[in-house]
Amino acid sequence: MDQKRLEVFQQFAAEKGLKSTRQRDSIVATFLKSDAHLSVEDLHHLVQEVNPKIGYATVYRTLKLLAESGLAVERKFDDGQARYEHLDPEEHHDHLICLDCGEIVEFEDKQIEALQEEVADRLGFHVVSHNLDMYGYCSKCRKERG
Amino acid sequence: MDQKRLEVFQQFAAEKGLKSTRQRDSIVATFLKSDAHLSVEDLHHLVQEVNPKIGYATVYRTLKLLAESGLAVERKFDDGQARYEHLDPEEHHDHLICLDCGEIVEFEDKQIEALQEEVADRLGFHVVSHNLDMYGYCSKCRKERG
DNA sequence: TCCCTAATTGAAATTAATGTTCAATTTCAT
DNA sequence: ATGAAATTGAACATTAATTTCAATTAGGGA
Ligand SMILES: [Mn+2]
Ligand SMILES: [Mn+2]
Ligand SMILES: [Zn+2]
Ligand SMILES: [Zn+2]
Repeated sequence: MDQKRLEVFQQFAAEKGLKSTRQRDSIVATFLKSDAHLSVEDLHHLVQEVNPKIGYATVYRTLKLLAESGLAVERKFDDGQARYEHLDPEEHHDHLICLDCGEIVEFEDKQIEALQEEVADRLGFHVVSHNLDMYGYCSKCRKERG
Repeated sequence: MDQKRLEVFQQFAAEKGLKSTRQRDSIVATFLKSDAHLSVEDLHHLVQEVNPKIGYATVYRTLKLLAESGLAVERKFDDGQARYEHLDPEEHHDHLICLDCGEIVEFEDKQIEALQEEVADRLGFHVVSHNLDMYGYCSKCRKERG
């Protein structure tokens, strides 16, 4: 539920001495309603449907705050643009990206994760984070084209 | 051996109607001698030790050619900067990156690769490429610090 | 060898995304 | 209501990638 996440943000904002503004509240609400991988520009567009006056910089800053609060995480796929999605500290997932339609499919594979740890151990690394991004063609695009 | 790779580049250059210049030859030779993950800037610095007149743009363009020829591949880790390394079409490897000293360790795990394919199949994807980047602390840095 | 054309070079300009500044405005505790 | 502190957004700055373009160079043919 969004409500829970909204409270997390409000708690975070209170601790940080942030004030409540229509702009930021609107940006946060829009982000929390989405379940996509949004670029700053994407979110800016969504938010402007509600309030066309909201500036890009405010969206940018709010996404940083959302990331800082633990509610959002920044992802970078091969197009180089930063994208933000909801972060669930309990869960982890990686991504499959369609090179044709851009669809992003999430997956989690405990066995892969375990093997990653093994490899890292063997090489003396203590792993903090990882990205496993796979690029290819989704079933829909494969049917429609070649 | 470099010689083989140099011939591959010369073959590629001939087919493309590229002329031979000291600058490009020097850049190619320097890249082929290296076994690192070089940013454009890194290679520019290396090359300038030989010929300080060589411009950034030429290094940039030559790396694109090396990639096009199949001798180099561009990598992007979390710092966002493009890095180039030798590409061996027979081999594939992924990376462990030390967050402290920046060391990059390569690994290959057939089992992980197989599981990746399984996951993608299950989700209807035909995978073309992937990146598995792990970030953490190498053994040396863990001993030296915490 | 000389010529000519196409390729090359490198400084400077452009792009595209991220990040920062600052004057004007808004919030909110008092 | 007051005023200090936070916020906003347009404009500016930065960064790495990429392109432009005038001057130079390479190399095939006369
Ligand atoms: Mn995701
Ligand atoms: Mn590598
Ligand atoms: Zn698709
Ligand atoms: Zn290290």
